[in-house]
Amino acid sequence: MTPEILDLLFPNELPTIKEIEKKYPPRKLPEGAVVSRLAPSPTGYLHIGNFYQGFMAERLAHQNKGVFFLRVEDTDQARKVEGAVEVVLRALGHYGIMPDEGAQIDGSECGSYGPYTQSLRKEIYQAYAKEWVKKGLAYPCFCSSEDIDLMRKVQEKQGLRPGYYGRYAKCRDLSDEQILENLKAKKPFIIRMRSNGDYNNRIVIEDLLKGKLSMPDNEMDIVIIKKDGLPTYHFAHIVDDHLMGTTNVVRGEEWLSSVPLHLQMFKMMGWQPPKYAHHALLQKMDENGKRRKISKRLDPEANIEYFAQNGYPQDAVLEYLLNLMNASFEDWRKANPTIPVMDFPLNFKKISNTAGALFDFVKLHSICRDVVARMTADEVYSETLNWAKQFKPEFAKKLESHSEMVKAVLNIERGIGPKSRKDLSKWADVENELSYYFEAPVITDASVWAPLIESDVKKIAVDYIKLYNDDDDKNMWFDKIKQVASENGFAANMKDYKANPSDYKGSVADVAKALRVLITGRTQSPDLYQIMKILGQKEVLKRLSSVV
RNA sequence: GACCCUAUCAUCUAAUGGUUAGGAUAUGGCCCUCUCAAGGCCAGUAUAUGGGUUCAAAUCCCGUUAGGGUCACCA
Repeated sequence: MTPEILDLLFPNELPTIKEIEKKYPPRKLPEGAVVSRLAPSPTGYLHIGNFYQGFMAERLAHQNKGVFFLRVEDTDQARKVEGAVEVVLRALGHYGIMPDEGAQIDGSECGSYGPYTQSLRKEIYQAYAKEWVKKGLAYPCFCSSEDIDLMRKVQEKQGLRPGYYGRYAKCRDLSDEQILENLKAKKPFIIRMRSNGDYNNRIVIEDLLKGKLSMPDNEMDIVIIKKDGLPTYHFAHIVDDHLMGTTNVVRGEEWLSSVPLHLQMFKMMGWQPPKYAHHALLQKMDENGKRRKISKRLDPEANIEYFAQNGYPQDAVLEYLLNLMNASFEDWRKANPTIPVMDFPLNFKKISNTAGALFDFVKLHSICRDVVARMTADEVYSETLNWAKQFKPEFAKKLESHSEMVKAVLNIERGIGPKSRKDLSKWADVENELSYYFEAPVITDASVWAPLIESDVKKIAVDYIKLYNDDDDKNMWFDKIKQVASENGFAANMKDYKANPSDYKGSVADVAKALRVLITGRTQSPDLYQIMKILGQKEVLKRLSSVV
């Protein structure tokens, strides 16, 4: 390749390889330290699968004295969205996942292996690409996409592997004269790697999660530099992860079949490849009972923001994902109910290597309830307020103006240990839970107190109003309900009622139900005694009188 | 079509050649002197399929089937 061609291919001033390598010295980290990363495309959206992957990578790095960094893979200019980096960082920050290096919310960067945004590294990729062209490891390709489509069709018709390789790589062996001619004619070009792989050779891969695999070697002359001068994922991956000192690449299984290509490229560069860990993809059951990838278009929960918007406790989301990574998480949590979730020692040797878990809201909600049950009323209050301020401002105002009452409500049957109430999964549930405290219920359907009839309810209310006293303790409170029950022909005792149901109109449970409906508008509620205490004598009597 | 990954209760999974195949979620039942939630107790439900190897297979090997992934100037 003549210098003239190289200059036409890469007209811009580029740093030398030596200069570049000098700027990226090997990291000084303790023995065994892991450097890993999250490398999202800035599309304005963080997919839950990406988040899952990033979380796994972060755990791997931070549990191994290492570094976790964020790299913005914005080489697809068409998909790039303004403000997308902030979206990613906020999503991570919401869960306390903090990259040690990389782009920051304010647009700056931290870390000394940057820039961490690929579009700002154009010269670096080009310098390496130029070096490859110089050495004959890459070449310019002038084929149009139409040429390539046509070629693929021909290949498919003949039952051949489609792709740009071997004798189908038309531009692979252009002479210098032909290249020069094309360049002088201003024909658009891209740079392709000259693969030295043979499809008939098997190469063995040692994946951290999948174990030992064997695949055919890569023979495709894949594109390394696109028409716009930016690199493709593959090329950027090897250049960046080499320079940035990545020791472990954690990524989804969809990359598994590119590993032979990546290893080949590392070899052509003369670089040590990182260790790879390919995890199974999160899946979802569709309407037809079939598994599929969680889809951005079809599933709102594909966006990690969904969980913040809907008020899922951060820890619950993390716990759910950790549970998918290590099934032993549940045992650990059981044994350590009060330890922060980030203290869970994720075991990489035990990361489940299955077909890919179905994202299960039922299970997530169960974890949510446990997480919320472990919190104090104050914590639930402030988390709920926090959420409401962002997503339900009206509700937030109510929470603030009734903070003492709300905390008291949240404290009903909340205790340390496993006996805590578990009816809240997420902050969004709190509003419904609190509804009857803010306003007296309006009972429109008299059938709610069946088997009682309205006259019974009136009588019960009248009798009970005479007895109710805010200062009663719980036993006294219940004794009074029993008293009203007896006086009105209801069994004061469940056992009596069960023994001779025909002797009574009903039981003390029915009496309590009448009171419960009058006070809360519902047939089910937390401990009625505590609810009445919180509402206070005046409000209780007012609500009871509404039926009289 | 080629290549690759995966296959245990409904779901997430444990059991790395010897277990009555374990747990969690979900479901059903019972108990808990007011409902619900929680909790306790109990129950049912699984090694895709066909061949091997072995004294012994969920586990190792091969085939079949099924699901997933990849085969872009997207990542």
